[in-house]
Amino acid sequence: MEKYLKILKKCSLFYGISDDNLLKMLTCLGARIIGFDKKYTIFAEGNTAKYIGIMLSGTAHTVQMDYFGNRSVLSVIKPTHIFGEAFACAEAENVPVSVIASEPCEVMLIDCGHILHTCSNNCGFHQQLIFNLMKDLATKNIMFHQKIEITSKRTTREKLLAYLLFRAKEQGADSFDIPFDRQALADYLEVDRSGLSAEISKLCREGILECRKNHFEFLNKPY
Amino acid sequence: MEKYLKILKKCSLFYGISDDNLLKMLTCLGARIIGFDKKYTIFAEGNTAKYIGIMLSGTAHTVQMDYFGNRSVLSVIKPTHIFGEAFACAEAENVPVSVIASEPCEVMLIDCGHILHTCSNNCGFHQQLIFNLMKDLATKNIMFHQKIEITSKRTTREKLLAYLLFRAKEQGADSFDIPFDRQALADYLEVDRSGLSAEISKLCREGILECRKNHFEFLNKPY
DNA sequence: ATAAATCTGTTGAAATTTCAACGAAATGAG
DNA sequence: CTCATTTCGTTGAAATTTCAACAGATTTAT
Repeated sequence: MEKYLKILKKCSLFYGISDDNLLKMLTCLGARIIGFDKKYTIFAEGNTAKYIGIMLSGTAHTVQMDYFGNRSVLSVIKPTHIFGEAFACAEAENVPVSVIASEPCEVMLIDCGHILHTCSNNCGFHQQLIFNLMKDLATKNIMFHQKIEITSKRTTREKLLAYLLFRAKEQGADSFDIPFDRQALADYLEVDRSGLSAEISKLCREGILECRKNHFEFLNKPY
Repeated sequence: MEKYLKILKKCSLFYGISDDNLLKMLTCLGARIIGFDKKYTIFAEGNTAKYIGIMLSGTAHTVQMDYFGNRSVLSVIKPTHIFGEAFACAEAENVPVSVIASEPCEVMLIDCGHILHTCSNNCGFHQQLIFNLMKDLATKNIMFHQKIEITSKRTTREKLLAYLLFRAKEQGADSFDIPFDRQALADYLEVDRSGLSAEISKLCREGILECRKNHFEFLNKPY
């Protein structure tokens, strides 16, 4: 566990908790660590929500599939991020999304029941954990507002620009990377991949953007 | 305040709190009640998040506007519902949405700081309130998943059917009402209003649906 | 290093959405 | 009750997206 202390300390779930208390608490919470290869399913749609995941290394995506196999990407999960907490906290019967490793991952799993309900040792940090969970859920809520702001645009071009402008702002630079390949970006923006590729080329030809794989640069920011 | 006790007791924020404690707590939290006429703005986009709202009577919509005035409806707020809590809990500087009364409303406002930080009277219910807020935020998160599941469909017809099927399931009947007029439904589904009207007519002609204003009935459920 | 598999950009045709405009119906105000 | 306003359904044309197919590039596995 010590190996991951640095990552765990940055995890919002453990805000306000000292190092040695953190380690004790992890034992008390029955935390486990599991590794996943690329493309493996970390949480599967349809299961009961029980565990909160903490990403220790690697990246994963939250995805939703409909009847016809259309894929929608909801969010990106990077080291220090929590996932599955909304379903676990709401004690949902049926999780409507899957979490899929987009690179090899190491994940810490914690049974959410141990966080929400007092543990036998009464280790006294539940209140802080619950407060931290509340903050995290509020932040996730705002993230969804952002995603909806992006995908509510009506054209591929507008969605793409809205997305890229958010990422540029987030990274504080006109030159930045995105955590998606083309298909995943299309699934996040909820548009057709080939149409998305065409739009990227067009923006490059117009001198607004420069793009090499997952790296983008604004030459002329619109708006 | 007593007048609203019946509604407040059903509000998830006050779960697990007895009637007389509830009334005392409202005083301690500095709760205020304000009325709004139809179309009035309850919370305005761009302001700092400070208050949690509780709807006491009437209905409101959460809406987002982009540069060009395109409107997107995020959610419906009915009596007993909480709103604004995500921004207040995350202590957001700039709320990206407005809350607009879609009928005359009465709203209770509570300064969120009084919930998150211990009050001078130390009235001892903060832990319960924070737990309740966490549950509420987890539920809202799931609501957004649902909205995204609906709006990620690529055609007006699929979005409309997905939405109506959710509402039918929610109300446990093939005959049900929706809380939107045509324009608001279009803004929720993120489609063109006239195209939506056309699609509704088509579904009716095909014998799948029956519709009178905001009332819908499935005659033949697809899928 | 080589072969296989995956990812990406292009294309053109078909399907769908958006947009603007209009009249009819419903609602609200005085 | 009447007039003004808003909502709603319809239309046709223009713009955009989706779909399918393909070849070149890149990545992965052996």
